Amino acid sequence: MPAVNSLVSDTDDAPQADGGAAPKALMKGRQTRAAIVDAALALASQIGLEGLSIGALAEATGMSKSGVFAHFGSREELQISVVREYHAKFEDEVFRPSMKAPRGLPRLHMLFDRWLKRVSVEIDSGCIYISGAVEFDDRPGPVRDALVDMVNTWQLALERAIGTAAAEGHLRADTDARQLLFEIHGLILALHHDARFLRHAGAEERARAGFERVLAPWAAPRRGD
Amino acid sequence: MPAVNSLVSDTDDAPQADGGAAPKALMKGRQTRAAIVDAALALASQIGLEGLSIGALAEATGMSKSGVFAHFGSREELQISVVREYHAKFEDEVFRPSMKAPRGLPRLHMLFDRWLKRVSVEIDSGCIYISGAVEFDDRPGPVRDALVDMVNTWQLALERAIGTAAAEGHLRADTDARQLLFEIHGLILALHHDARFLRHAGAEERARAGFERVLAPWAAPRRGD
DNA sequence: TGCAAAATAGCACGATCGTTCGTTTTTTAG
DNA sequence: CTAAAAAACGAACGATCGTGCTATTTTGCA
Repeated sequence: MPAVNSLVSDTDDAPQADGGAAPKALMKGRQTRAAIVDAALALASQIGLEGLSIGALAEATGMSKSGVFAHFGSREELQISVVREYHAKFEDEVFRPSMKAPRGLPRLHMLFDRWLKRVSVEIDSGCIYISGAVEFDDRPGPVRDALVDMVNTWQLALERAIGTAAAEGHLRADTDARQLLFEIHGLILALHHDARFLRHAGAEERARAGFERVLAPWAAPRRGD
Repeated sequence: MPAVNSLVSDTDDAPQADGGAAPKALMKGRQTRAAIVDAALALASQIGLEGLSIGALAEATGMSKSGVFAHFGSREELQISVVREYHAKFEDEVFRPSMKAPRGLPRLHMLFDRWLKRVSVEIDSGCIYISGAVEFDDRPGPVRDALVDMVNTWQLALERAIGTAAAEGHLRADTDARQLLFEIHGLILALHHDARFLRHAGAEERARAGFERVLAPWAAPRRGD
C-alpha cells in the first residue's frame, strides 16, 4: 500500500482540483466554484444540507442564481460537493495532523481531541456528518450515499487507530474496537447535542471525562492479568 | 408535590384534549385534528419537522389544504402540536411504564430499555427529539423552545432516576448524575446513528453493552470502599 | 326538522424553489 | 489584437410552499 495520507480517493470529475497553481487553463471557473462551495459549506453548517438553496447561495456570493447553478448542474451535485469539501477539511484538520502523533494511544487521543474541537468549538458551527446523518437517514439517493461513504471511511480510520493501540500494547489485546468506537462516537454525538442544541456549558469537559472512562475498561493490564 | 405522573404540564390551549369521552360538544373537530396530528407525526418521523408540509399532510389525510390548515392556524403551531404529540407518546411508552419498576437501578434499567426500543425498533421510525435537535439547533423560535423544553424535561427525569439509584445504594453515593446521563444519552444517539443512518446490524446490542459499561464505574462498592 | 355554529372545501395570492434557455460579458489561446 | 471558449447574467417556466379569503357542507342541539 502506497501511503495513508488520504481517507478516501478524492478523485473529482474534473482535472486537477487542487489549489496549487493550475498548470495552464481554466483558472477563473475553478476558483469561483471553490468560493461558492466554501459559502455553501458555511451555509449548510447552519441550516443543513437540505436547507441549502441556490437562491440564498447566489445572494451570499453576489452572483446570479443561474451563474451559481451552472457550476454544478443540479442541486444534488452541489450538496455532494459540499459533503466532499467538508470531508477534505475534516481530513486536513482532524485526521492528517493526528497521523504525526506516535502510533497507538497518543494518536487515538489526538484524533479524539481534534474531532471534539471540530464538533464543538470550531469556527463555522455544525458538523455536516452529524446533521447530514439525521437529514438523510430516510432519504435515499447519491447525497446519502456520499455521506455514508465518508462517515464509514472516518469510522474505519478510527477503528484502525484503536486496533493499532491494541497492537502496540496500549490497550488490551482483546479490545473490541467496534464497541469502543461506538461508545466514543456516542460521546461526540452527545457533545454535539448538549453544546449546540441544549447550549449546556461544560459539555466539552464531560466528553473528555467520558473518553477516559470508556477507555478505562480496555486499559492494558499493568503486569499479570 | 402532588405526584410524578406527568413529565410536564400538558396544558393545551383548548378545553379537555384527552381522548376519554368528551362531555358534550365539539367532537368531530378534535378527532380529525387528532388524526391529522397522528399523520403529521408519522410524516415528520420520516422527513423531519422541517420537511412537514401542509400540502403533503392534506394528501395523506385525504383533506384539503385549507381544511388541515384551519386546525392549527400556522405551520409552526402544527409543528409544535407534533412535538407535543411525540412527547405524549414518549411519556406513555417509555416514562410511565418504567415508574412501575422498583425505584433505583431496576427503574433506570427499564427507562433505558424502553428508550432504546423506541429509538431503534419502534413502528414509525425516527426520534423527533433527536432529529429535531439537529434541525433546530440554529433555528430560534417557538418550535425550538418547545423541543428544548421537552428534551430538558426528559433528561431531568432521567437524572432524577439516577439520583434515586444512588440514594437507594444501587450506585455509589458520589455518582455524578449529569456525567452518567451524558454518557447514556451518547449511547442512544450512537444507536440512532448506526441503526438508522449507517444501517449497521448489532447497534442495539452495542448500546446495551455500553450501558453496562458506563454504569460499572459507579457501581456501589461491595463492602469496604 | 330546523338553525346556528363549527368544520371543511375551493380558489387565489405572493414568494421561493430548481431548472432551462438565450444573451452578454469575461477569460483564455494563438 | 482577435477569435474562440468559458463564465456569468437575466428572464421565465412550472411547481410547491404557507396563508388568506369566501362558500359550502356537516355537525350538534332545540
